[in-house]
Order: sequence, then structure tokens, then C-alpha cells
Amino acid sequence: MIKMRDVAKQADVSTATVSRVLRNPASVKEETRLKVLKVIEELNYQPNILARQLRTNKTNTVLIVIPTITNTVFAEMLGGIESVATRNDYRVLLGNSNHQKERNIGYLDYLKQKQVDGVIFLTSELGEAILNEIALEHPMVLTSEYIKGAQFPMVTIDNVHCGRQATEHLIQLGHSRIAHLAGPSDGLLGYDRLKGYREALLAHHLSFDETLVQEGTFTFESGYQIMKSWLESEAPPTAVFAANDEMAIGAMKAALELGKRIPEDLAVIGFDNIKFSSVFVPSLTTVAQPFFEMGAKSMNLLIQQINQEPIPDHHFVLQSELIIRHSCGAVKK
Amino acid sequence: MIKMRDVAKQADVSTATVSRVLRNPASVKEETRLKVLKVIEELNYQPNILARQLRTNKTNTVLIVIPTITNTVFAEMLGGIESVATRNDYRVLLGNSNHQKERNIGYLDYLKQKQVDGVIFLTSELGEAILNEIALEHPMVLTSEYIKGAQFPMVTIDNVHCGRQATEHLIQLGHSRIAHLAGPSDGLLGYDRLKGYREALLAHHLSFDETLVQEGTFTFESGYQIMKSWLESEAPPTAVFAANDEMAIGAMKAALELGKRIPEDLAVIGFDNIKFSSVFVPSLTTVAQPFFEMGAKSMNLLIQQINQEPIPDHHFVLQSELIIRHSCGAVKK
DNA sequence: CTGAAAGCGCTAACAC
DNA sequence: GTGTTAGCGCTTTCAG
Repeated sequence: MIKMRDVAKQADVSTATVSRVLRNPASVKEETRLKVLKVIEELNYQPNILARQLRTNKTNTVLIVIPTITNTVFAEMLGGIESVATRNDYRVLLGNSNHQKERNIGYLDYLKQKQVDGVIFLTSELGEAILNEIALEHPMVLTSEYIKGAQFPMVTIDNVHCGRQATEHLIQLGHSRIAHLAGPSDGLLGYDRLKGYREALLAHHLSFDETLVQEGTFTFESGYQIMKSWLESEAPPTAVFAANDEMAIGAMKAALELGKRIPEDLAVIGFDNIKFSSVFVPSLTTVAQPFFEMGAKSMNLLIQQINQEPIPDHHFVLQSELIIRHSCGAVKK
Repeated sequence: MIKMRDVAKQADVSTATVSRVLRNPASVKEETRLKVLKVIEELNYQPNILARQLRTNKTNTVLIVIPTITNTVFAEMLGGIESVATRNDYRVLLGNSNHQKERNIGYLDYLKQKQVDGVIFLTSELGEAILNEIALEHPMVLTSEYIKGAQFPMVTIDNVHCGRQATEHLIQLGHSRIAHLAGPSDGLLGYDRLKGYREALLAHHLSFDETLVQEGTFTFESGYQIMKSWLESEAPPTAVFAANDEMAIGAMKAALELGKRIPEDLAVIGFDNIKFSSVFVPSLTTVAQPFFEMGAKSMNLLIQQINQEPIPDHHFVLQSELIIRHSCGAVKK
């Protein structure tokens, strides 16, 4: 393994100069620099990053904690993160918590042992107290989910607004019995979308029927089961707003299997705009989240923190968009 | 930052003993060990992994190179890799090549600079020559794709067999005009599945109609477009075997939009068993690849190589399975 | 603009 | 069973 000493000797300079050529070329006379670069080339020298990291106490690596890797939502955010990371010469360490709090905690050692410069959480499973504690000691960003009033950077969309927008879209299409397939009640995400749903009903003087709100688990299966029970009930809804696309698609599957037509017998709106929402037949009207941008923004915020740059705001709300397709009846097939 | 010296001083031993307690506890007298552990606890000491890595010249980190992160197929393999990695105290560095060869090459620096102990490629984009070169110098595994006769461990399924099995299933259901939505011709994956398709036709004395084989790009859109043109042609196929689920679903969408019934007017079989294949209406008959296991096996093979254990075989073929659902007509709705 | 030299925190060979 | 010590390869002050 060629090391810096070898380069220095061959180029007849000190290791300090070789290091300068690599890290701060402007501080070296051009002649010297070219000489050193030539030797580096000749010897095919590769710096030992580990030694550099030990010396500078910086790893240029960030940890990304994901609740589950097979959900495309997280994969897309990860894509945005990775893109910005690579562009800024950061490496991405992947942590998959698998929805287990203890695995989450295991990853904290990476921070304590200085194996990473910072962390982006794509889940708030760890809870407010622990997250606050981490943020006090390490650069950190929370994305997709948020925590009220927390003092670290968070990147989300306006879930209340989106929930309201989706519900109002159904109201404007003439529906009054609108069901809501809600997200898990232990997360603010589902809570906010439900809140938007209620606000829309209220604003349009529609009564809130609590049998028309059921809590799912953000999975196809839960959407399927809940929709099935609604459709087999005495007074089924004519429209449903699901808190994510997976549940919306599960709901559509249940309706189709029971011989219902979409959107004629049941209008459906989802949330997320996963790739598959446009492919399902009928295609799903949904609220598009800018996942890639959310990831990118988060990574940028993390880098700013690592560089000790001040961050003006703590909650960054990105723009979402209602994508109208065929499942709600607003456009003809 | 508490360091080993602090622990040693406080426990009245040398740093060597502290190090032994951490790395090889059996070599330390119980009394001493307990004393040291107590101090570690008291001071909340965390070893500096960077220093350890520099000293041992081992990072306990592996690089995973993925062609695209938003494809669930790769996300699932990544899940298997991550699972085995974590269990064996390895960290996972994520490299997303985005199908660009130059980005692939960029990641090779991680190996040269000893930032990782080994690499798993989930793509053969780099080509045989370069991959062979890497394998000569570093622990490496190629998964999902393979290269004929290469001398490094590869983990795949038997694509020829699967292609044949899928096609024969359609033949047994009485079809004779069976189309094949092939994968890109520059990959062995698509090539082998096509080969299986041809073998099945041959074995059952069906003629090979080259207009019924079209090359797609493993995307919904390509499946959709190609199927559409087939169905609008003079003699459309009555069945189609797609080289992956995305194209199969695209094909189903095209058929449904043209008013065809599935499976009555068109039988469809896919490949991969992505989560969505069971959700689409009608649900998709497909060849299930054991993605998680493929990832897990790859990671195990990589660890064996890192530990310099001999590896008996070079091409590991895992078991796949034909999953019969509603799109092919073999079962009633 | 360049060189000498200290030292990041740990491990492991060697000595006792 | 434990301590001493050299050194992994680099960066960065400090001096010139």
C-alpha cells in the first residue's frame, strides 16, 4: 500500500506538502504542486481515509435511519438524500430500524462513537425525549414526520392542509358520506390528515360520523379489510379519503371485488403518489408528496448543521400537490 | 470525550488491559475485568471506532452498489443484506449508481481507500473485465445478475428454468400464441428468461414467432406500450409472459384499457413477485424470486470472503417459485 | 511557501 | 495475566 511518505520521498518534499496539495492546493507553489501531483499519479497513490478521519475527527458519513426499507416512500426520500450526499462528498450509512425501537437505539452508537457526522431520521419512533437529547449533541434532521415544537430541523409537508384539500375535492364532487381511512393514531402524520378531513367536513357543514373513520396501519391489507367492512355495512360511504396510497389501493381492491365501480359507486383519494398509484386501474387520485426533494432538503440541512452554519427555521414545509386521476370521478376515462 | 487512557487510569490498569476487556475478555482475570467494566460504565466510555479501524486496518463496513433505489426489487435484497450485516456487526454503506457507469466507478475508491472491507454489486453494469479486476483485489459478490464463467461468487436464481416454467404454464392452459415481453438484451437476466421461453415453445412443438417477442426496459411504460401495439395488431397474442412484474402490470393496464378481459382474452404471467403483483386487480401470476434470501446469502458469502474462509462454489442458484394467481386463468376468481 | 514533529485513540507484539 | 511501547497514516501547528 502506497502511503503519503512514499509520495513525499519520491517527490522530494515533506508529507506536509503532499497533504497540502491534497487538501489545500492553493497554499502550495504551482511548481511543487505539479511535481507532487505527478508522483501521486505515477504511484497511483490513494490516501488512507481512515487515518484522515481519525486525525480530523470527521467522517464525512451520515446515518439515515429508516423504519422499513421496502416501502417505496422511504426509498424515494433516500434517493434524494443520497443524491445530495454524493454531490457533497458524503457517504450514506443505512440503518433499518424495522419499526423496532431497540434497533433504533442501537444505531445511536454510531453517533456516540463518532462513526458518523450526523443523522437523518425518517421516523419519529424514538420519541420526542430521546430525539431532543440526540439533537442537543449531534447534527440531526427529522423528515416526513415531525414533532410539535421540537427544537431541531424537520422537513415535512402540510398534512392538515392536504387532508382538507383531498376531502374538499370529494365534497365538491357532490359527496356527503365520505369515509376516512386514517393512519395509526400514534403518529402525527395520520393525526394531521384526519384533522384536515374534519376541518373540511366542518367548513362545509357536513356532520362527522365516527363510524366512517377507521384507523389502519398504512398497509394494503388494512385498507382492504376496513373498506370491505364498510361496504358490507348498512350505510356504506360513497367516497373515501385514505391517509396513504397503499390503503387507498387496498380499499379499491375490496370495492372491485365486491362488484362496485370506481368512481361511480365509490370515489377514492389516496395520499403519497407512489409510483403504483398511477398504474392501478383505475388510476388513483392522490396528494403528491415531494419525497425526493424532502430527502434532498434534509441532507442539505444536515450538512449545514455539520458545518455549524446557522439554520433560520426549525420546521420546513414543502409543497405538495393534488394529482387528479380516475378514481375520484373528476375526469372522464 | 472519554478515551481509553481515562478508563485505564481510573481502573488502575494499562490501556492494553482495557483493550483486552473489550476485545478478548477471556484473557483477563475476572476481578480485573469486572473492575474495568465498572469504570467503563461509570465514565460512559465509548471506544473510538475510527482509531480501532486505523489500527486493525478493517472497517467492518461493506459497500452495496444498487442500480436504482426506487425499484422494490433492490430494496428487498438490500433488506436481506442489511439484516445479515447487522447481525454480524457490519455496517452498510449505500451506493446508488443510478444506472450510470461513472458513478459505479466512483464507488470503487471506497475499496481502494480501504473505507470498506468488501462490496456487493446488485448490478453488472460495470462489465466483466472491471468486475474481475475488483474481485482479484477485494472481497466481492455479484447478486441478481451474473456473468458466465466469472471467478467470483454470484447469487441468482435459474432464469432459464423459470422462463421455461412460466411459458409452459401458459401452454398447459391451452395457449399457442404466447408473446414474450423481454428484458433489455444487454443483460443476461432478460436473455435467460427469453431462452427459457424459446425452450418451452420448442419442447411443445410451437413455432417461434419473432413478432411476438419485443424488448422492453423492465418498466411499466414499456410493458404498456408494447402490449398496446400487440393488441392493436392483426393477430394479437392470447397470452403473454413478461420478464418482470412491472412490464406485466403495464401490459395488463393496456389490455384493460382496450376493454380486454384478463385472463379470458389475455392471460398474463410476470416475474419477480413484487408486493404489488398480488394487489393489482386481477392479481398477477408470477415467478417469485427470493430477494431477501438472495441478499442475505450474498452478505454471508461476503463475510466468508472477508474472513478468508474458502468458498466452495462460484455460482449459487437459489430456489424460485411459480405463484399462481388470477391473471393466467388457472384458478377461478 | 515548506519542513519538522507531535499526536489523533487504539491494538498487539513483546517482555515480564 | 498484565504492562510497556511502537506505530497505524494522516493533518496541522509552529518555526523558519
